[in-house]
Amino acid sequence: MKTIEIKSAWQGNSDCGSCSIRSSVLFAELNEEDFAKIHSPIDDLRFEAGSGIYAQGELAEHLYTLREGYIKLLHLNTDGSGRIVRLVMPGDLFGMEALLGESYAHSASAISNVHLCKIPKAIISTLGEESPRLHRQIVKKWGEALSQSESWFSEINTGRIEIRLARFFLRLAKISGDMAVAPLFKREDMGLMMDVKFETISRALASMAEQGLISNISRLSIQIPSIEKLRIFSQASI
Amino acid sequence: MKTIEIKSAWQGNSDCGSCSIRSSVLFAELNEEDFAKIHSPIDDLRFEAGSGIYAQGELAEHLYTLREGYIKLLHLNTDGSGRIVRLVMPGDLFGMEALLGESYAHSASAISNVHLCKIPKAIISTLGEESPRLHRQIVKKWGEALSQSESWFSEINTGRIEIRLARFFLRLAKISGDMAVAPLFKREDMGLMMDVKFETISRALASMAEQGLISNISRLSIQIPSIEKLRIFSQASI
DNA sequence: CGTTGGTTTGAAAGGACTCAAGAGGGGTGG
DNA sequence: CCACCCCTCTTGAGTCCTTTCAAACCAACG
Repeated sequence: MKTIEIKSAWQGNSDCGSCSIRSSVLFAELNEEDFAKIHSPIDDLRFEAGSGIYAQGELAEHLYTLREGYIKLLHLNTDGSGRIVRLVMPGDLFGMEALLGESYAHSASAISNVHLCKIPKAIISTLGEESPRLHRQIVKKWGEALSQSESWFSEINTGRIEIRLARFFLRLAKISGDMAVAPLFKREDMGLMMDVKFETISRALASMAEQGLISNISRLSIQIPSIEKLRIFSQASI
Repeated sequence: MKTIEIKSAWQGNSDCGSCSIRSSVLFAELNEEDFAKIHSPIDDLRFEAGSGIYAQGELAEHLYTLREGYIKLLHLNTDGSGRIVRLVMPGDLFGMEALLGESYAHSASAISNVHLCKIPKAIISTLGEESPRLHRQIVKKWGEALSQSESWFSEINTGRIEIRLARFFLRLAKISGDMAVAPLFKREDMGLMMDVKFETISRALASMAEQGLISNISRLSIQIPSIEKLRIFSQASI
């Protein structure tokens, strides 16, 4: 687990102010005056696939913005079973429990190489009360997290597994030229996202490939020959 | 659907200020000064079981605090399938999409007779930016909603249906004397909560009764002879 | 007393799980 | 650079759980 730290408060024109994805993240609406209020350092970190970012139950001292890669949020039940409750994508905020002074409700780990910003909770909780702009942004991000969680729940966890996989792909697909490509994760993780065993994921992928819905199954991605075809399949009510 | 409206801004000692469940809801930390800033009326409403409060896609103009009863939040997918993404319980806030100036992400309907407060979004969005106390409270409520949604997701939707039902009962049980009682809803609704068909719910209830885990199954509730026994059952990893 | 909406129960079919074996890929050490 | 190992993924066969389609049941209500 190698980490490259770049400590960075708002200084003239650097970091957050010039962040390439700032428009989509927490500080989108902040102006220079707001940045001036940030004193604690915001770390810019990289993690390798498989690394844990934080663990369920830990006191939440930081919240995070994901810049690149994917992160899974795994909620463990008392009986040892667990579910991946959210798949964090670039631009998303996670670990917001920090704002409530609570401990993390799930553990976060990288499922690809990731690049993220680690923000001390103090920055947000004080700044949030002084800056209406940040306040709005926090509430908005929180709302997005909830709505992502709910639609994830509803779409990725309803119906036959092939249908769920289809919806999953449509949601994550990136168009590149003529074909679309969707990422794949460890079958075990995908099983935890959709509440099936990993063998079932494997079989469903094979079956979907046979039907021509997806192609070029590899460890980390699939191709979608026809988005339209996959969409129709995902909506087949029977 | 009968509704009794009581318009009420903060006036001396009435309404919100003296609300019996205020400590657990949105205005918990507000003081008199904050209440003075509330001008739009907050309606106090009752709905019969089965009534719709708002529909998915509608522009969100109000948020709601539930005082009594249960409300289901149903998220519809494009293909017509749906899931109950959250079960709102007394003290919970719902319809917070209003704060984001968005439309509702799911529809809300009463699954028992309910008593709730309907709060115009303007109150919160303006007041929220002026009052750090309310800001904190909003963020907190939002966090609770997310965490409820996630643990719901993880606990009520993982494993065999009987296990899920057990966790569901443990979560909703109310101790009354020697026995605990847990509410039941329409089998159809319970199926939508747990992603099974209503017949499966019915069968699972019967089977759990045979095993002595629950008793006195009626349309609207069950009794739990031994919480401890049910807890052990719910954690049986095999 | 028949209708109606909701619930229970049955039997057969289908999907997912379990256990198990085999294949593929990447990394390590010789 | 190759052989080997380990981890992950795939595939198979039988079992178990859930669904489907039906029919019966029940309580509330007109």
